[in-house]
Amino acid sequence: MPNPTIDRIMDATAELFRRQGYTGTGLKQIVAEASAPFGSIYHFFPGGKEQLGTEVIRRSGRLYLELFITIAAASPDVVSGVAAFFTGAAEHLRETDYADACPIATVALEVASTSEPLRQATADAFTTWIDAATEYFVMDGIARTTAREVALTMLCLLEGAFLFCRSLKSTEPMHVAGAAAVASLRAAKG
Amino acid sequence: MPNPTIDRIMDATAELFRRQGYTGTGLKQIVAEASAPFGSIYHFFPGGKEQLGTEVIRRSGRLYLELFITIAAASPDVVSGVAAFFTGAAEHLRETDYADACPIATVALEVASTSEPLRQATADAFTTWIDAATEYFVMDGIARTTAREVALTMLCLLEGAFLFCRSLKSTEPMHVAGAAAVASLRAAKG
DNA sequence: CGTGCTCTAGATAGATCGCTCTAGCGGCTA
DNA sequence: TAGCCGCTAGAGCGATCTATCTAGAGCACG
Repeated sequence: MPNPTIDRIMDATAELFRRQGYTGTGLKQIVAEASAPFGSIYHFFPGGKEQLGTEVIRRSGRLYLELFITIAAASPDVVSGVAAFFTGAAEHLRETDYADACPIATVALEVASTSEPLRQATADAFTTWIDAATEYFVMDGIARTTAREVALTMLCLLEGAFLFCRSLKSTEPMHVAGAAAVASLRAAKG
Repeated sequence: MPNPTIDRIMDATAELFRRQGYTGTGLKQIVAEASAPFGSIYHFFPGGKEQLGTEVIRRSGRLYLELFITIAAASPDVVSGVAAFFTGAAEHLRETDYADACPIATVALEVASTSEPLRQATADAFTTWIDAATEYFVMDGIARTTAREVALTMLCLLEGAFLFCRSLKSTEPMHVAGAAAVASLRAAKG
């Protein structure tokens, strides 16, 4: 049975990281949000904020990958799977008043030049996404080199759209990016 | 004649924001980097860090737009202009060890849900980029609606590529994104 | 020279930061 | 029951944060 406190801490941290980033989130705020005692953070994460950060990033990366797999599995074909992922992202943005976008992009930009362990955690998470998407397209019959390019293109479009949607408080960039991702995929399928 | 101190402060702030974000940058660090007295910040920006932040964001947005215009003007046609912008971004990333990417993306993600004045400043900057790119494509004979979609697609690709390049410490995403942007533009030109 | 204004210069306040520390609760086994 | 241990609980430390405050240098103008 998983420890409930450690899960509440990681859930709260992931949500706060996604909304306000790494440096903008204090440990006091995390324990308040998680209704957990302050000491528990250093009991479960003796490495402090940096260890908590890396583990939360890796977990968020896994969970978001699972979301992608779930949507892909529920879609009849690859094109509609990609389209569904973008429209789902747009809906989720609007429902949360443009707060819930990529779970690790904000942290990734913050820490890329300031903390090597945290940067590595974000790079590992992104790599699993790129590899999974590449495999998804390869299984559809696309050559591996092309599949990787389509995967990178799709993910760049997704992350860029997240940025513009949050800043502009509009879902237009996500819808345009989704259409571009579908177009890129269709072109790759010849 | 422009005040040299205020310029040094804004230059240092812009550079630190781009590398470590808004909350990760302290006012003490800014004045140290700018070789300016601490009091000068509150003399020139009585609104404190938030006012300094909004003005730096708006200025960075202007400067980056000028960079785009410069590259576009130096290119023989629209397609090569777009391609040159992406390859230039990739080179600059590699030269700065993946530190210098988008000057406002990091801040934009951090503040989107925490400070309305700062979010508005990032939104205004992004909007000028989208409008300028749209106009650039319209002048090449693309219908306005399509031109806006291509502009948004290109900028989403650029921002997403910045994120992945910085996290992965690789220029591959930028090169792939550049190729995708060119493909999107070519498709729009029929 | 004296006055006033802009800007420099930095000490300092008050709050918050990450982190360490001790104390104690509750459930386990001996 | 006694002893141990995982975990809760939060006070408090030194450092750092933003912001305010006073003091003075430098210059323009009468």
